[in-house]
Amino acid sequence: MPELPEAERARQQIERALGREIVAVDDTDTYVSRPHAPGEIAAALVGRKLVSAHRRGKFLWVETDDDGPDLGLHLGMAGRIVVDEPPAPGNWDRFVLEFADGGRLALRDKRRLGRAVLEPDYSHVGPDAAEVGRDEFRARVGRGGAPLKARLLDQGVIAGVGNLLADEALWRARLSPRLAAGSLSVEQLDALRRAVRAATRDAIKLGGAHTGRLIPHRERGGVCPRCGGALARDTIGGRTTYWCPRCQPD
DNA sequence: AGCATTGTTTCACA
DNA sequence: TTGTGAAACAATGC
Repeated sequence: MPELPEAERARQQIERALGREIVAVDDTDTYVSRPHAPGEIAAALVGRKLVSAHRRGKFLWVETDDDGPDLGLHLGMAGRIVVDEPPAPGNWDRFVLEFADGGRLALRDKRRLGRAVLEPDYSHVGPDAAEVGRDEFRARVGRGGAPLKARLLDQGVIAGVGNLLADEALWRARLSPRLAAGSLSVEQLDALRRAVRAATRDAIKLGGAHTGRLIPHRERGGVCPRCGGALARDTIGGRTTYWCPRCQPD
């Protein structure tokens, strides 16, 4: 599920858990909590409270009281944050905080590509895709020989755009995912920035990256919801990509 | 059975 | 050294 809109929803869920005393931590999934040993995160957090929840792109972090460590969270490919819900079957709650009031916060993740880590290093993460300014977008996205789609997916360039949001934004901006990022005009880059921001805002409002206009048509045999032409499908930037060759010519 | 998956990191190679 | 692309990671669903 998770792209920027889902991560923002997760951040809002974390805010419901602020100010409560942590009485227990389940950090026994050594893959999700790598490189920490079991009990390490627990020892650092028990007795503390979460005080604020932050996000850049898909990367989340939570500040703790006094001089406590930050807790970094990432939803991976299939994770979400649930607060005050009973435990999921099948050990899908890969990382859990239990609070003094009986409530709990869990990283619920059918796969195990989510992440919980102390003092996360997000220094390599670019500016948030929903906040990035015009000049910064031009400078960061509009360079390099990689395909535009790959550039958008690079979280170090701008953060938060995933596979679905990238296809949606490129379709809205009428730009081919195959164009070399460095070959775009400033007008094209500005149009792309508007499309990224609008697609992101709409997705947050409507409930997720899967709510985009193009998304229901991202399947074999799908047609462009704008012109009705057959969509193209290929692997670009390592991900399956759908686009309209007529609306988004190379 | 085989393949794809809304993500990130690491590694090989130019 | 820098940039790019493929593979690995884990588990599930079609």
